[in-house]
Parts: sequence; structure tokens; C-alpha cells
Amino acid sequence: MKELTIQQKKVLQCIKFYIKKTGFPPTRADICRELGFKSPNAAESHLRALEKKGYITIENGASRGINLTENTAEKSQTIPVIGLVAAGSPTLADENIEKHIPYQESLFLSDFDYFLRVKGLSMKDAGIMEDDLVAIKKTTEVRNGDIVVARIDDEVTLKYFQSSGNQIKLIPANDDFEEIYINKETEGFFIEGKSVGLIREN
Amino acid sequence: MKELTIQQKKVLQCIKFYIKKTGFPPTRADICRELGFKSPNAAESHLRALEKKGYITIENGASRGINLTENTAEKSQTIPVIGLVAAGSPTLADENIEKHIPYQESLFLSDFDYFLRVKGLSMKDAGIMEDDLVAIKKTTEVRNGDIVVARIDDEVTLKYFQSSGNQIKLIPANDDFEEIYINKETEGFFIEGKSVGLIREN
DNA sequence: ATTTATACTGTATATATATTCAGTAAAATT
DNA sequence: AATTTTACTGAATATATATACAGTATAAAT
Repeated sequence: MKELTIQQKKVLQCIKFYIKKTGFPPTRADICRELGFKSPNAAESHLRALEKKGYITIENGASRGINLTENTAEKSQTIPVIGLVAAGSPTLADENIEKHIPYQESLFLSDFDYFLRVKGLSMKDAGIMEDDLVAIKKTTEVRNGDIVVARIDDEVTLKYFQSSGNQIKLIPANDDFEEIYINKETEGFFIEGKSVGLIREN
Repeated sequence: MKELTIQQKKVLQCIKFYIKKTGFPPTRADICRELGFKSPNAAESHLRALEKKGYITIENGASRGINLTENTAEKSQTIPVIGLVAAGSPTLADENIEKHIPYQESLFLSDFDYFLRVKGLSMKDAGIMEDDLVAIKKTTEVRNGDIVVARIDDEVTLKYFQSSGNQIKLIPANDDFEEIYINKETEGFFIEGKSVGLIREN
């Protein structure tokens, strides 16, 4: 999106503030009053500039017909839920997305990129059960003890991460499952991200 | 808040929908168009009724000067987090509230009243770990197998619920803990609510 | 039994509001 | 060097809009 000038930013902030305060957008005259302009055309031309740059839309002929565009409005976003399939990586490809759920900022301490739907009980003793939604932050920077999404070729798993030197251990939280040993240089091995939280619906 | 009539509800819904769609409130004429009224005064009088009952405020003289009041707007609310203390019930009393966290509708399938901060590992095998936040719906209607918040005198616990006849069993999900047997008529025994979901921050 | 609230139509109007046109001036871009 | 964008003032105006007034009719509350 095109950059705004200082004055245009002021006008945009003014609109946001006005809506927050009153519940409806300002008129040209309102903007002039707030920012000290003496002509309604000052507001008008700034609005048209904001429209041209894609920050707002204006419904012609309508009073207070200003609408903040999606990027501009600080609306609540949605986060995709991705199925953890044994074969196939948890990419954000459409075919893997189960659904989207509404997401509020600061639900977890850290921000995250998607929810992973857990299959199986390999992390049972860490309190991660079948069908739980694990909030995943996409990153390769993980520490020992983190719960990570690891991919080996096409197989994706959720495990504890433990590395020493060149050796990496992927440790399940269930005695019925085996630890996985890999070399850092192993081809087809990737850390997709790490768990920063969990949601369970029951 | 005073009850709305069917027509008034329709008008309120119309306003909400219009704002969602356009970003600004409707005019009297817009409401008439949406709901099929032939006189702007139909909308006007409904608006004044909604104002009188406290669902909206109207800025006189301003075009589209409708503002949904706090209760009316589906803003993100906050849900209290209550510490599960061994002695003392999880009431919504201020002294027990750890903090409030933002909450978005439809985060879980069922609605709920508060989060309970889990202490101890008595429900470990159900995937409920120390410091997890369990979403609790205040209700006494629970079924066998539900995870419930039970109070016996001053002691509050989270356990599986199992009843047969007059006998109630509170079953932990951890072999290190003992089942609790109670009679339905036992004095000082209450079901505070049941778990409908879980959140973990890590 | 009387008043008040609900639920409209229909007309009228003052004014709130968007929007155009005519300028001025500086800064940025081409 | 010429053009465009930014950043306004100031005046004018068509129309979008709130709002009052006059009715009609039914239901609910006092």
C-alpha cells in the first residue's frame, strides 16, 4: 500500500478516533474542526487522497460515507486451523485448512501463525490430546524443551526438541512412542515452528 | 435492560447489519428501505424507542448519528480468570480474580462464564496440566463423564463426574489420586459448573 | 376506563452535508 | 523546466437527512 504523508496520516487517525468516540464517521466539517482547517475542501481533498491510496472507501452522495478498508481497520482477524496429517506438511495451502476461527490479539503471550489439529497421543503426558488445537508460531529458532512441529520428508510430528552438538532428539511425551534421532544436516528435515499455546473444545 | 419488541429487534439488527456492511450507521430512509417502511417516521419512532430503552444513543442533528451502546455492540468482552485454591470456592468475587483476558465469541462451541486456573495434576491423564485455564460454564446440569467443578464445603476440585442413583463419584484422571464418593444429599456439596474448553499458554 | 406504548402512512421543511469551482502556494516528481 | 501532488482558503449549491406535524389503528399498562 502506498505511503501516506504526515497530514494524511493525521486525517486517517482523526477518522479512526472519531469513529471510536462516536460510533460513526466524521463529516468534512467535523474533520476541519478536529484538525483546525478552515475550509471543508481541505478535508475533502485529503479524503480523496486516502481513497486513492486505498486506505478508505467513500460512498458518494452519502453523509459520513467513509469506510475504513480491511487493512486500515483494526478488526479481529481469523486464524487457520490446519490438520496434522501423517503424510504432508502443515503448509498454509488451502487444501489443508480445516476452517478459520476468530482470533483476538493477546490470546496467548506470543503471537502465532496457525492452529494445528493434533492427531494421536504421542504428546499425551504433556497434556496434548487428540483433536487439541496447538497454536504454532512459524520459526526455526527453537530451544531445548520446546514443543516443535518437525518435518522429516513428508512426515510431520509434534515433539519435544532436544539438540546437543549436531545430534537432534525428537522426544514424545508418551512411553508407547519411540524417540527419533536425526542429524542436523539430514536431508528433508525441517523445523516448521513451535507451540506457543493450546486450545481444547469439549 | 428493558425488553425489545419484535419490530424493535428487527430495527436494531438492521442497524448492526448496516454498520457491518458499510462501516457507518444507516439513515432513517436506509432503515425504511431495508425493512420496507414507507415513512421515515416509522424508522424515527423505532429509533427513539431503542434510545429510550438504552440500546442506542442518538446524536441530535447529526446525520447517521446512531451509536450502539456498550451492551448492544458485540465488542470483545473480557472473561475473568479465577484461581483454583484448595480452600475457597471459585466465586466471581474480586479477591479470587487473577486477571481478565480478552474473549471473542465462538471461541468455544458452548459459551462459558469464567476461566479456572488449574492447580495440581489430578486431571493429568485428561490432558489438564498445572496452570492450564479451563473454561467453566456455571451450571448444575451435568452428565456422567463431564469434567466438573465440584465443591465440598470449602474445598473445590476439578474431576470427572459419575452418578448412579443417589451415589456420586468424583474421579480423578491420575492414578496417584483417590476417587471421592459422596451422597447427593451431602451437606455442603455443590456442582459449580462444568468444563467446556481449555486454554494453555506456554 | 384512560393513558401510554406500539406501529405505522404521508407531507413538509430547516439544515446538515457532500461536492464543485476558483484560487494561492510550496514541495515533489518527471 | 514542466507537471503533478500536497495543502490549504473561501464561496456556492444541490441534495441528503433529521425531524416535526397530522393522522390512523391496535395492544398494553395503569
